[in-house]
Amino acid sequence: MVNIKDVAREAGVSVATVSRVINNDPKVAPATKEKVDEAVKRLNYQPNLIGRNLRTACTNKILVLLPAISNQFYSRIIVSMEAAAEEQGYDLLLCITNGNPAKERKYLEMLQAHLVDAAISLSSSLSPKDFAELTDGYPLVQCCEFFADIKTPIVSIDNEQAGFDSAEYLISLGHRRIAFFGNNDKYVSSQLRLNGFRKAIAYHKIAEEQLFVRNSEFSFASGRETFFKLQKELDGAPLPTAIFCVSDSIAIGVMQEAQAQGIKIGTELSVMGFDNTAVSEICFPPLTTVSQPRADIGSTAIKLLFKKLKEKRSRNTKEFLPHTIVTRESTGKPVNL
Amino acid sequence: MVNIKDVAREAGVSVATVSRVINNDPKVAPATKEKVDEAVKRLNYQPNLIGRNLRTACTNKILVLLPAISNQFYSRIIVSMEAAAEEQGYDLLLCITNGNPAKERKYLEMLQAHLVDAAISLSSSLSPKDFAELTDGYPLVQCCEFFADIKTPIVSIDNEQAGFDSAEYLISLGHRRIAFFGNNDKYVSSQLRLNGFRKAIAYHKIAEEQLFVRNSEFSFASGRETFFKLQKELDGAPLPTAIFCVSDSIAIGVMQEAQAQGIKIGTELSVMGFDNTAVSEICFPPLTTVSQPRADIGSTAIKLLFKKLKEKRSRNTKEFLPHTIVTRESTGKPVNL
DNA sequence: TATAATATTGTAAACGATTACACAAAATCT
DNA sequence: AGATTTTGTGTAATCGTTTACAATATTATA
Repeated sequence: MVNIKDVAREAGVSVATVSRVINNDPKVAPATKEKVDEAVKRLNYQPNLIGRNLRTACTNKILVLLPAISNQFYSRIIVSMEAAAEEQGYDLLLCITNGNPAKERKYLEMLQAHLVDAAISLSSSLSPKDFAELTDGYPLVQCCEFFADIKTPIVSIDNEQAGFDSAEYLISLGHRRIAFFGNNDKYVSSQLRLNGFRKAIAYHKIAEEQLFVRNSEFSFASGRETFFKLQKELDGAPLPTAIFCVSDSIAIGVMQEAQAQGIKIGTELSVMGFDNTAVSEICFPPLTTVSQPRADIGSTAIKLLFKKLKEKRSRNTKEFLPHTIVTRESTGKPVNL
Repeated sequence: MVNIKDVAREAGVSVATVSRVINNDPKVAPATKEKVDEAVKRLNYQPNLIGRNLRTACTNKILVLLPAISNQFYSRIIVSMEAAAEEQGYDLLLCITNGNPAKERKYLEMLQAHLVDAAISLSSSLSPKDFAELTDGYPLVQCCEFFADIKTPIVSIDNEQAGFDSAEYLISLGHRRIAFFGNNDKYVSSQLRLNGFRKAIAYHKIAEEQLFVRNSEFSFASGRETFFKLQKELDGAPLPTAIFCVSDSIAIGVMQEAQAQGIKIGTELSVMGFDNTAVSEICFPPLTTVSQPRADIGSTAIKLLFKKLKEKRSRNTKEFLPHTIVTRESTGKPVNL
């Protein structure tokens, strides 16, 4: 592979001069610059970034840790991060952790290993303690899912409020027997939404036994299954009249299974999702869901990251952006009221 | 930041010894190893990979170029690549090109800059010439979308055959007036499928005027729009009885728009997609689609990449894996036959 | 006990860039 | 013309590792 020395030899100058030309140092004579440029072209030279990074200790790359690539919710966020990073001359490297702590640890070590300048975590599968240890001192922002008591900037929505609002909405429609399908083990957001949900339930003096909290993975299949199992468990007792799901995929699975049994969605059973992903519009019936400002979340994450990168000692801002409930046909008044 | 010298000082040994311990060199006395291990722990030392990479000229990282993260089709492929790479101790770095040639170029330069050892391209937005120049001499495999006449290994399906088979299937149902919604400018696969499609049409002696080829982006919205525009253009003339779409998203958009107009899918209009993505199962009606062996595609891509990595001069294998048509309710016999 | 073989460890040269510093040549000023 | 500044270029140190090779300590052998 051709390196800076080869170019120097070819151009008949020193490596320092070649380096200056490459980096557009103004104080190099036009004639010299030309000689070097020609040599670069002749040899088809590309600077070795490893060498450069070692010296400059700066890579212009941001690591983005993603739990899964199949989760539609993240794609818009990534796009907006990409654009915001681009403006500052930074590139994004996405790494998929698949909820595998060992893998996540390995990728996070890229920070310590100086392979990237900074990182964004969209969701961690590590323990808060491990995560804190691994990232301590490095520019990192937590985005969407986060550990609250770790000293990093955070961008997300107010999940507790979103849970509260969702319950309020269903209650306002007349529902008094409601299910909550979440995933509290893996996602803090789910736990927070449940907290808010419970607050609204309590506020409206609905008995706790009227709330059915169940666990579900984020997939159509798991949504179907969770609904099916709930039916089994109830064993003839009346189903809830509304089901709130912490992701659109779960909600769609629920609708699928219910419809397969001839249950009418939006009347006999109201179903509500979360994230306002593309499918929520095109499924049947269109899904009522909670929308997060994904573009804003992405650009804000990058903004906070650069702030941290510039001034290491800066305050760890926490931004909670506004959510909205998008009402569609999958929810309505309960029929048997 | 603590480096190998600090550890050496702390442990009272030379940097060479520290390096040996880190890399599990067997010929280091147990007592020394212990001293070093302790120093490493005490100082919380992590080797700087930039330094290491510079020396070893090897990163154990594979670059994966992705046109977009929102495309569901790719996620399973990535997962299987990830697993196959992991087995060999390699990590994947995903880079999103967004169909932006400048961005793609920048990411490909990571190869030349030795920031990664190898790369996989899932779809390029560069010209074949630029792509060839940029990647010449580097271990790279093209996966799914590819330039046929560039010297790299290739993994994909036989798109022409898939197009042929799809047309055959629709014709066998009785359709004689058919639309093809593709994206021939951006995707070679679309062009190939169209070629196969045309062959089948010709083979069955169906007049060319009975085939309606239209361009569409890969999104629900664009599918809707393309269908709507086709209707406009036909201006009262009978619609095709079947529409083949090169992606599930287009197909679902088409169904949406048609259903909004009261057209019955599967009877009055047959719609067929491609890729067998998760939505194709859960949309209404479930979509007939062409399934690609995504897990196989991913692992094969990695397999060929490692072969290339090991023996630079190896033959550029081309593997075309088998596709299958998954028939569901969105297609049926035309009603007015 | 002297010597050879082996096991450990250290020294120093890479890897490929950047950059402080030194220095020579050219330009500017008395 | 001589002194001073400016301009352009080169020398060599440096970033953090790995790894030939040299050097030393240990053990085995005669």
